[in-house]
Amino acid sequence: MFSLSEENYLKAIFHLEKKYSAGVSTNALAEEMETKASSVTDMLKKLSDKNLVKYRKYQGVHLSENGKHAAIEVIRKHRLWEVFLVEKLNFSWDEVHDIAEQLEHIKSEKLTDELDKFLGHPKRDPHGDPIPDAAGNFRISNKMLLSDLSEGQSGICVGVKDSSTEFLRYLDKNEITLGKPIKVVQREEYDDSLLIQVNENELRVSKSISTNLFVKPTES
Amino acid sequence: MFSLSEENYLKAIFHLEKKYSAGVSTNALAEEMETKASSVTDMLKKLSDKNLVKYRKYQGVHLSENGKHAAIEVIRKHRLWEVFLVEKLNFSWDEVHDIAEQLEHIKSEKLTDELDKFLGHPKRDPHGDPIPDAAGNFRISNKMLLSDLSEGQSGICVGVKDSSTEFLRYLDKNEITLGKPIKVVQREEYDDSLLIQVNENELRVSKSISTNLFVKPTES
DNA sequence: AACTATTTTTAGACAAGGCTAAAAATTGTT
DNA sequence: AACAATTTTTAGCCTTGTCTAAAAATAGTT
Repeated sequence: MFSLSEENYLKAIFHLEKKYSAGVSTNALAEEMETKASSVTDMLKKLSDKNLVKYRKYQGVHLSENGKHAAIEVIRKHRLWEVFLVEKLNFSWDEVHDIAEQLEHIKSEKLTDELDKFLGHPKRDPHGDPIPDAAGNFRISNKMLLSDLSEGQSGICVGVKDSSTEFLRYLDKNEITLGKPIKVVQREEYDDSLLIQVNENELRVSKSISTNLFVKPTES
Repeated sequence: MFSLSEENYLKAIFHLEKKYSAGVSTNALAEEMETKASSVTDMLKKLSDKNLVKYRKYQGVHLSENGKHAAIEVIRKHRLWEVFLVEKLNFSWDEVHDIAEQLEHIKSEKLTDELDKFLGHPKRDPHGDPIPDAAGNFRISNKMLLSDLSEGQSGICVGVKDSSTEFLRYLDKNEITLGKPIKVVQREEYDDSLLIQVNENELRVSKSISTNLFVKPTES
């Protein structure tokens, strides 16, 4: 069994490996964990001793198979609890992160599996992120960023990259909801803003919005 | 906010104060917490500094009002989660304790209140223990031990004193369920065993059973 | 290739929570 | 009241996870 801190490091490395496939640097991990580089080095040695990461001094870190498994298990629990909070306890999608951050460390395989069953084996959390199954398999999806759609192209909102309260509230305010169709009406090259159509309304969104919303392009 | 360890100490003191109303001794607390007396002394100093307990060296400890409040909040969460596990996730009453022991430390007032609402404001947990309301008030009940019933007297099973897996499984095996009527047919003075009637069957139970099952005597 | 800037690691310290062994206080017994 | 037994506290040390400051390694630039 892993400590709370170990689990958080594994999770952070898992997320950062998507961006830094060549290896996660000590500094990047320190920033993600909101701690100091020296603390990270200490922890990496411990994780390495437990064969949860592949770590060579100065060379960055990768998860081992064991570490990856452990990280996915934590992510699975996090996302299932988020679904629970939104679907069953009337939380809104911008309130659930911190609580799920606590609940993800509860240790009981049966609890996780029963929760999954109770929720009807959901495939995605409230932010559109995929929930791995009990074996740790993620469903892959052909999502792309709204900013990658070309003029005239349409898609369905399927997830957010930034799940901060601020961004989620912005989406709520503008009635942009996962599952809804969205269309790029016009692209302004000067500032990379987009004129989009949602709910029969047109709305101009800046680059910082369009690069944080995932869409599944509509077949055409 | 209190640490996991602090919350566990407060909870333990709360439970022990029922038995040791003159003050909870260091040794009693050490046994309850499965730790050493010296560790208890250390923690009592910390809790005392935070005004959570009233502690004078060598004189035992009492909860302060703040400490009592904190303890009740943890107990409320523990019991609500137990209801959730049994009612919603198909756990049996002998499996829930360890998981609730983890869940009781999750910090979110809204979570507790929404969970309470979701469960329909339950008054008792699966072992018959009362669940304090959001203000910390317990419902008092006139329960007594099965062993305190006299020959011929009847009652309703309302709770267990020992909630170990072993005892709960014994009750399950003999189909003794909370809410069911129970009657003392005969009392054997020699070993304090009782012949009881439940579900139309007669069953002999030893003293260690009858002193761990709470009943509400039937008006007569 | 050498020098600088940046990143990473090491060394030493600290707080929380726990332990052992020894000292001090309390309780019990004659 | 005095000695013995028990309980409680103190003192010092350990582990986990963190920190700061300094040293070492790597990367970047001329």
